[in-house]
Amino acid sequence: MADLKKWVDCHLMRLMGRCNPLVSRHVIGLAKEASSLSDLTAKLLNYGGLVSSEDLGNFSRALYQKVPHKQSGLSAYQKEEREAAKLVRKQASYQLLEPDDEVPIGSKEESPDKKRFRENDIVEEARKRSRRGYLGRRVEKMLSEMEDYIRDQEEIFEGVKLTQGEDWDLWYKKKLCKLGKKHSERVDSTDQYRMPDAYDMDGAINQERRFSVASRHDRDAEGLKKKMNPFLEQEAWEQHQIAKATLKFGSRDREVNAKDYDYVFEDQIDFVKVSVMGDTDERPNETESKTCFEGLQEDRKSLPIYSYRDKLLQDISDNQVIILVGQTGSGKTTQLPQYLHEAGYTKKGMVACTQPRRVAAMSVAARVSQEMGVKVGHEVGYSIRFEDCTSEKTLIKYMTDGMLLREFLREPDLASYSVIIVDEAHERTISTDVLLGLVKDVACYRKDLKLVISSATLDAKKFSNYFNLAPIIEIPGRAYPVDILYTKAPEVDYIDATIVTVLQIHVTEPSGDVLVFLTGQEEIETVHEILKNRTRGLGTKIPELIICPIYANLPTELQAKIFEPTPDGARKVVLATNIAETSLTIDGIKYVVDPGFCKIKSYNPRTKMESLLINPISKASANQRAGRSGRTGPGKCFCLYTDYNYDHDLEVNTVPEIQRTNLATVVLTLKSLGIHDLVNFDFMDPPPSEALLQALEQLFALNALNAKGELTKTGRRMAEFPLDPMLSKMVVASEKYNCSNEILSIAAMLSVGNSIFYRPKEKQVYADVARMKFGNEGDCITLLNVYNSWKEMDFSNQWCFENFVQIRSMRRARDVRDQLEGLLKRVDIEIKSNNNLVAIKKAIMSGFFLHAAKLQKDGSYRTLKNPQMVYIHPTSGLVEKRPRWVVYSELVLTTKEYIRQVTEVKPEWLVEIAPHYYDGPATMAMSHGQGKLAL
DNA sequence: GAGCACTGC
Repeated sequence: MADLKKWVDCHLMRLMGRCNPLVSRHVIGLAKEASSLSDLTAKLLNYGGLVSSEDLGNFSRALYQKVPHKQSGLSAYQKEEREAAKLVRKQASYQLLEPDDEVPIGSKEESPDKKRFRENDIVEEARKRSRRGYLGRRVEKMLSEMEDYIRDQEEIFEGVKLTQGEDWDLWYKKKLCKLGKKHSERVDSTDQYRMPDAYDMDGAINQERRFSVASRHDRDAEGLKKKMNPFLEQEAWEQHQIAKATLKFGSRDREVNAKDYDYVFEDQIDFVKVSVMGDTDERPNETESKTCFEGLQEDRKSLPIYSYRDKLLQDISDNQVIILVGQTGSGKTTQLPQYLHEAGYTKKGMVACTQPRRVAAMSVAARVSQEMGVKVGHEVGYSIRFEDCTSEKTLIKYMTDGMLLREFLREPDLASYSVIIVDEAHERTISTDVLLGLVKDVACYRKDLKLVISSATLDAKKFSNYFNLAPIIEIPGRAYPVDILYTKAPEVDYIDATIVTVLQIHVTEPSGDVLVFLTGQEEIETVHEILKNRTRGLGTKIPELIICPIYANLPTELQAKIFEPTPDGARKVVLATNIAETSLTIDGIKYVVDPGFCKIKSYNPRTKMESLLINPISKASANQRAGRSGRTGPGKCFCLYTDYNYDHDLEVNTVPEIQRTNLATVVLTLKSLGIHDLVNFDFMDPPPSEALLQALEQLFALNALNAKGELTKTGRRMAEFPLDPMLSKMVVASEKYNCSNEILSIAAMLSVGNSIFYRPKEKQVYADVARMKFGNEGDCITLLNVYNSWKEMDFSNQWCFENFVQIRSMRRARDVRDQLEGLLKRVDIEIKSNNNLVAIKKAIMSGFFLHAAKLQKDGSYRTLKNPQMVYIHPTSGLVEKRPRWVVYSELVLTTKEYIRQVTEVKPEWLVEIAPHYYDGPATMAMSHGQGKLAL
């Protein structure tokens, strides 16, 4: 089956250009259901409709041969469908024979083509009618149901005080009922009098309106006669489009329409509502602010967690570890530390609460200090990289999980803490995972240390098992219900489906902003462009659609746009990457469109290659995304995959990061904490042993570990730096070449990533010219030149702007550099400056000698260790120069195997710097397996 | 001549 799926994937990909992997499963399903080859071809044609029928025919023939078939013919469903079609056809044939038809159906003058065309028309019309009838009956049914409900509610809860939410719900249903009845009455009664447009509700004549209506009619008639008024033509077209949009049902019509027009509304996607998520009775109620402090105290009491206060404190005092499942809005992050403080835990040590993100740590600390009426940094503080906002007075400390990990290095028993709260543990970042292993270990011999692990519902059990069956406490949240809608069939092209869905929501759903999850910048730009084009010129008939992109690399000024309130009558569409899944919350989102994909980084320890690929999301992610629509009111989530996909194809959780990254940093940290037995370290999800082994090998080659696997002096120094081991090795080695000043800048620039240069589409040439100014001695040297020039210009913003350099990345690099400079003193390395390029390159190579590559005859490169073909990345300054020998900082798999941040080197240096790794003529790369490694 | 999801120390 897996082979078949791959085969289908491959062929579909070729046929359709871009293909959603979920589609192949559906296609196989179609093939299995098909009763004959022609049936299969028809099915595929109906489903895909995007490629030439000849290609599709060949494909279906091949597929038909591959798939084992039931010979029994039609499935029950198919039979049913066929019967239904027959019935419709029969009805249509006599219902639609209007007396004034010019040519009766089947008359001799009609050509067969025309006849088929008319028949299709009739079926179409019949469908419309039957649908109308169905809708009418459904309205009646729903109205009577709702009336029953209201009557029940009123009888049962007579005299009982309802919550605000229930009250609102009842009021809403009543209103709906009233409107619905009024509407159906109006439709039913034929003798009802409709007030002409020119009259106001009270019967008075409104001259202005009367005039405008009259003049418009006049103008219309004239315009249509002469066919020369472009405005009217447009209006007519719009009306036509809107009429089409409201009368089409199902993606079955897609093919037919796509041929006629390539405009908005050419097709619609069918969604089925399968579940409602997170309906709880409690709704946030806005408290009138009295004095600020009193108001805050009242707010605290209104949080769902408040009623669990005593139980929580009791459980924590009875158990060393508890697992806390707090839904969004339960108040766990802000309240629990305060409860613990009130219960006296802070007398024995601080209460630490870790967060995966800096902003969260900062903002929560600010909120809690406000609630406690103290200044941030006094009793309540936070500690994040580059910013330690704590003092001796601090009792409650919010911090990033990475920061607590760093503190472990200084204080392995966490003596200054009495409680550790690991918040958002379900996100499973590397830091969280390592931290969990460490605190579990510490808790064994520090019986007075309390642990609270906060997780999501889905994996609470797993956390509980990991912590020796710790009790799970669940606290309800305050989320609004979210309707989850799935498509009936997987979409071939999710980009296209996304656009159609957004427009569908815009036209048919009540007001409320839309959040769309896409995988990356490129996709966001594409969708933005298409949406813009499709809504242009629809001005008068459709409310304005404000499109806001958001992704991490977007300049901050443009990011701010998504937080601006939406003007009345308009609708905002936020096109976001994963950033909107956890990192930021946007108010007013009522609809979420979830194509079900995201980019995930993975690492192959064997090839040492990183790749960033588009993968289906996990169930946990899907729920998280859906939940984003229920923050300020009931929401809807449109999933562009089927409920079958959700149940069967999505993993429960995303593979934890620790199982898909280079572990060198983790291993170095653990080693420096004195943990030698890494294979038996109690990871919640142990990383693959191959990756562990490769990390050990790398550290050994860098001389951070000796042959017994113990930390060397170099290794201990390296562990001080919050950098990748190769970079920290480079920094430590700079001492030998007297160029620590330059190497620090390079390390800082490399560690901020590839977002230094800004290259907008329309000014690419300028950006490239600006970049050439920084030399082509190698990318590391270029980065050094950029940093130094910026520094010479007094860290000027204007300079960055003129040189197409991203100010945000530069500031970050400066912060990193400052921090590294401070750490350099700790390991007794002096800051020395040396402009000699050879010395700098040798220092660079001391870190990156593992990443050496040699030019081949065909222009590609071959890595020295586990040889493989690689190519210099086109954005590198050395891509045309093609030096014979290079070292690189990154190896990534995108469209090709690319090496990035390349530096030219001399082969003799390899032997000089890493004699244990390369011996004799450097062309001879030694095979791996240096000595014996103790694990 | 390609293309960088998101964090964190």
